[in-house]
Amino acid sequence: MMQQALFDFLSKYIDLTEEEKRAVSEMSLFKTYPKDTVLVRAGEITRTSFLVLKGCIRVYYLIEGEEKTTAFYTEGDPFEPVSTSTKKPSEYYVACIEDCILSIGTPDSGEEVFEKFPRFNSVCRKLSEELLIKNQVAFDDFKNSTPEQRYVQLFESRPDLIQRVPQYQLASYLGVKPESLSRIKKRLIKKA
Amino acid sequence: MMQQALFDFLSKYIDLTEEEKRAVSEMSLFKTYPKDTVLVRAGEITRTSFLVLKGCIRVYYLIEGEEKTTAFYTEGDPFEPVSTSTKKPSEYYVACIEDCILSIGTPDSGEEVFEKFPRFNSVCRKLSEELLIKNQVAFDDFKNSTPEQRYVQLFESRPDLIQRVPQYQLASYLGVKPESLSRIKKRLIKKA
DNA sequence: TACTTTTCTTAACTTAAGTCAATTTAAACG
DNA sequence: CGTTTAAATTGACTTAAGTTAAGAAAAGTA
Repeated sequence: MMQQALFDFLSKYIDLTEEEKRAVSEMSLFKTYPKDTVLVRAGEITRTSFLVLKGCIRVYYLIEGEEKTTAFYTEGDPFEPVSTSTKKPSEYYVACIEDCILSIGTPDSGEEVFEKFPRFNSVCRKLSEELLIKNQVAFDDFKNSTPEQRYVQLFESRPDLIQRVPQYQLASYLGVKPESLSRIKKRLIKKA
Repeated sequence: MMQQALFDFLSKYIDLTEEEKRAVSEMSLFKTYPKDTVLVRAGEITRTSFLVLKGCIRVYYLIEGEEKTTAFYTEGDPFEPVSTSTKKPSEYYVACIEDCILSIGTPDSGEEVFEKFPRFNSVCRKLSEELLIKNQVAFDDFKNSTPEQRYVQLFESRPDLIQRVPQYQLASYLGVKPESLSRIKKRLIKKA
């Protein structure tokens, strides 16, 4: 069933032949991690990419002793750490904030597939383009709105996150301190 | 010489054969635009991508009568409006803030190239991946810093922008109002 | 050059976020 | 189930950004 989740993901970008499915199956690797597992440490060079099948992972920086969370990835989200692409030490940490099931990819297995199945180049091209657009739009939205607006938008677009993520992590994700997020929530309750 | 600039750009991702160069030459299109030309209007569906050879273009939203600038592209920067990818009406405007020379691409010419030269798939894959990483890092940096820090960082990383871009456009790019940017500059001068 | 328009700066005031510290609430664990 | 630890809230105060309006500086134009 984990295989199926991986195929479902890929089917958004390509219709796999049976042969291709077999190849993907052979080299696909699934792992489960308990909550609070650190997948990537700052300073390390990573060689893996992730597809979240179950659970939630987050990206955070450690700046002057403070955690600054910048991203969350949940079911269906692919995530390649910057370090995996650049082959340079990671600037950030990546950790499971819940028990997770992840599909793991390595650059090696990637190259292998590209050679055997050149079609996969266009899959990754489309995927990258799509992720780039999402990120650009998210960045623009962030700049164009206040912390309060960001919270409301998050509430509308990813309500699950607000439930499953500790607020002090949400706070930096929204660009404020935990105390401020607390006040923002209070303000909103009073308005409603 | 504009051809050369385009080849220089492509050479970062692939070594072109003579045949490929000829094909690129044939379908490449260069245009010059005077300052203040609006390239994309909100609401329009775009069918073009740009490579800035000379000048500077900016992306801005019109929100409650106010311009919110979110991006600048200068010499050597490729830029594909979200609308060109999604085929949906653009949320933002794109305009030349200086006289510009641009290399113009259309999705049609893109598809054509991909068919004739499948190698170009991997070029675009690498390009998208690189742009995605840049954007992610920029977004993270933005969240992790104050407006003042952002200004200092911009001063260090793209000092030309501060010269060539009107400050009221820089302000929203940095996530503040023009008056605040003015104060930030004054604070920094006093510190130094 | 003189005039117009746009951009930038300054000031006074308001609002909201940052900071520090204390307290309450909730979660984790033996 | 009580105890310990972590997370969230609240209050008092500081700092910086938003707002509004006026004036100075710069850029563009006749």
